[in-house]
Formats: sequence, C-alpha cells, structure tokens
Amino acid sequence: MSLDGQLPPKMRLLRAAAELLANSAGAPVSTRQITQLAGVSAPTLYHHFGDKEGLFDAVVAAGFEEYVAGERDFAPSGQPLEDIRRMWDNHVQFGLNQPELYLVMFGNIRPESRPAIVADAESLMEEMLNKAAAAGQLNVQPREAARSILAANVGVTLMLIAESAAERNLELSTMTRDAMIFAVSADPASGPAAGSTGKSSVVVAAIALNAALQASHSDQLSSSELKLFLEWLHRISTSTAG
Amino acid sequence: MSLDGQLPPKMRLLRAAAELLANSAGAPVSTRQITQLAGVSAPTLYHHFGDKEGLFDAVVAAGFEEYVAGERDFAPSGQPLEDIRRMWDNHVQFGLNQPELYLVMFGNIRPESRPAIVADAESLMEEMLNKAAAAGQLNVQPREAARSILAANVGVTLMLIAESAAERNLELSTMTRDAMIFAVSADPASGPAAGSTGKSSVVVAAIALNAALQASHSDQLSSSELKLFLEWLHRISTSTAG
DNA sequence: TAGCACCTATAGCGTTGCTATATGAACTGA
DNA sequence: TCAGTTCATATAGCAACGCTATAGGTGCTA
Repeated sequence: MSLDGQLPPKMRLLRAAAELLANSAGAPVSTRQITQLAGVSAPTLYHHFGDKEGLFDAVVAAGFEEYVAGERDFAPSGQPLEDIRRMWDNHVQFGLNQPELYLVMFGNIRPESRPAIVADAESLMEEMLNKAAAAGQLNVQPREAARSILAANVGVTLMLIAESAAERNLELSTMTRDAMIFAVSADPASGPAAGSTGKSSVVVAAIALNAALQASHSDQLSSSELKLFLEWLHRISTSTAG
Repeated sequence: MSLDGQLPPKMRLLRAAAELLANSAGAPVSTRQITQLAGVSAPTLYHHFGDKEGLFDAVVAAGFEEYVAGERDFAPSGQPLEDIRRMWDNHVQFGLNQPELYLVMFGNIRPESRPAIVADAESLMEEMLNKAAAAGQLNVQPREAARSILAANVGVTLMLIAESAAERNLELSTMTRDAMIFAVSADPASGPAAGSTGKSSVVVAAIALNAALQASHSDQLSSSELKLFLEWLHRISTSTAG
C-alpha cells in the first residue's frame, strides 16, 4: 500500500498526493489517505508543507513545471504563429491528460489566491508572441494577444474536460485556436491599402518595431532618447484609429 | 443572525447558502454555518436537499435561472450577431457580479457530474446563432460556433475573475469576443492573409514604420514630437546593425 | 378522536484537518 | 567523548466537519 520506501518522505508525500488527486475523479482527497499511502504519519505532512493546501500547491507547482517543460520542449519552427499553435495544442493535451491537476491549476482560480500560475503561463505565451510581433505578424500588443489566446485556450480545455472522453471533439480546439490566432495576426494580404476593418499598417509596423527593439539592444539611441522613443511608439501602437 | 423567520425553511436554507457562498471568498462553507444562519437544525437540510451537494446544486440552479433570465431579457435587435455580443457581455457581467457562484457553475466542471448547465448555456447561444445562420451570416454550424464562442467566453470570464477588481481590463473581453464572432461569421470584409517577408529585424521594422507613417496622417504625436521621432527612426533604420 | 403524512429537533457517529508533545537521529563544538 | 542543538518523525487527541438514527411535534382527513 505504501510507495517505494527508499525515497525521502517529502517526495513520497508529493507522489502520493499527486496519484490520489489524479484518480480522485473530483472527490476530496484526505490527508489521512495521503499520509497512509506515503507511509508516514500526519505531522510529517505538516512539517514539510505547512498544511494540506501547501502540499497541493507543491503538487500543482510540479505539474506546472511539467507543463512549462512541454511548452518549451519543441524547437522553434521559425514561424512564431505556428509555434503558438503548438503551444495551444500542448496546453489542451496537458489538460486532457491530467484533468484533475488542470482543474486545480486553471479551473479554481480565485482573485486573491492563485493567479501566479496563470501569469506564468501568460508570459510564456507572450514570449512567443513577441517573436511574431518582431516579424510584423501581430495586430495587437503581444501581451494583450497572449491574454486573449490563453483565455480562450483555457476555456476550450475546460469544456473538453467537462465532456466525457468518448464524445470529445478536438475540432472545437483547432477551430477556436485558429480563430484566435487569425484575430491577432496581421494579414499582410493586400498591402497597405486595406484600411477598412483591421489595424492600419502604421500600427502593425509600430508593434513590430517595438518588439524588435525590445529583443535587440540597439545602441543607436541613448537611453533617455530610447525611453522617449518607446513611449511614443507605444502611443502609436495602441492607437485605434489609423 | 437568522434570516427572516417567516419564509419556509427550505427557502431560508437556499438563501443562507447563497449568501454564505457569495461571501466565502473561496473558503469552504459548512452545513453548520448554513443551518445556523437559516435558523434551522441539521436534519432539515438533509430532509429537503438530500445532502450538502444537493443544496449547492439547488443554489446553482437558481443562479442559472437568473443567468438565463438575463440572457433572454433584452429584445432581439434584429441583428443576431449583435445579440451574440450582448449575450457575451451579459455572461461576463454575470460572472463578475457573482464570482463564487460562477466558479461553481463553470470553473469546477467534472466529466461525470455537471455538464448539464454548460449544455443549457450552449443551447441558449446556439438558439441565437441559428438566427444568424438563417440570415446567412454564419460560417460554420451553429452548434460548433456556439461551443467555440461559449468556451472562449468562459475562459475570458475566468481570467477576469482571477484578476483583482482593480486591474481588470474589459478590453480583453471585447477583443476576444469580436475575434470569435468574426471567426464564425461569413463576413466578406477583410480578406485572408498571405505570407509576409519573413525577415525580422529592427531595421526592417523601422523602415516599414517609416513608410507607413509617411503615408498615413497619424495624429498620435504632435508635429514636433513626430519630427524628432522620425529622426530617431531614420537613425535606427540607417544603422548597419541588424 | 384516531390515523397519517409531513416537517423539524436532540444527540451522536465516524471522519476530517490539524497540533501539543515527545522521541529518535544526525550533526556541532569543546 | 559527549552535552547541545537541529531536524525529522511518531503518538495521541482536539475541534469541526458531513451526515443520520431516532423521536417529537404539527396539520391534515375521516
């Protein structure tokens, strides 16, 4: 009944909690279950993790590291928007593989408690979107794009988790994914003439330059000049009119 | 400490549970708290609702009726897609007004337990999208569109709930909303994208911005600001570094 | 009045998260 | 070598939890 006796109790507690959580099907997992499976007694848990929530936070943190590793693992394809697609799919797959863990991570967010993980996931995606922006492929600020895409990504994953595995239809994911990516991407189709609906080419170019400047460390301007320059650039790239 | 003594105990239990849930800030709400606030004793709860989850389900059902009422309340504008926008905004507002209830309804969904509510919300939106489809404004099947939009809607709402009310930026909602609606609509406006140059550097971006600025008449900067801005831009775009 | 549902209360069961206290092991410095 | 200190674990138990066995009170119909 107990996990491999040779690991340190802290590890055994982590693994026991993760295992029980993964198989709990939503039912609450008691500290007694965890400590029994780990082969330790109650106070050991509290010595290492403070309280039950501390242990669960640690489990979530471990799960998040796995998630991040998955998001970073593939090599950049050179096409940032294609990489965003892979990030999206990887996110969905992570949620479907570990639904309980995912629900704790993204489904139970409260204002005061846990947005750190979401913020990390956000900046992970923002990082990738910066490359797209630098390539002039972005229509909006990378941060806004990241938040929007991630929100939709979470929503889709939650909805897929809610469905029984039998009737799951991944087309919901790909369709929503492409819709979001298309929405934030600059469509350089018909040149600068198409000023009707989308952002103007000024805004697109400004966003691209902004991202490019952030990435490289150009020394053409002094730091004070650069500061003011970026401020103006921001003003241009956040304008809605063209 | 007890709620108005003249309502039947079942009602008082419902209200007490709803009130405690709304103010719990995520902390668990005990049956003892509920029964005490309702002014009844423990078995009464179980007589009327079976168990704690039954009571919470009833609270959620009441909340959902309120949600549905809000979704139906406004008169159809005659423009189905505009109505979808209002449904979206109403959904977000409901979530921000009653975050705890919303999290129970949409944030804690487990495969086997609770997709009924989501299914209802789905068909509510699908109903509206059917009108859009009938008017030839839809790009995809109404059901797929409804699922996709609702997923994004939930994701956005959860993300907004997770943020402290102070730093909430509703632009995330409108941006994602319009992206999703545009994606499913048969709008023949701005055409699809083609490939871009692929090159990305500060210089290329600066040149593009320069050209774009010359062509357009952006008023985001004053004339003196613009002059200096263009000078710096020139310095950057004529630099040899990439 | 009797009988019968319905609704509620008293009291208490087993389990939960957590802790006051104590014990053992490992290391430190003289 | 050994007292002193720190770390890690165990025994035992508390208050609060969800829930229920049982019984008493109410309002009906006859």
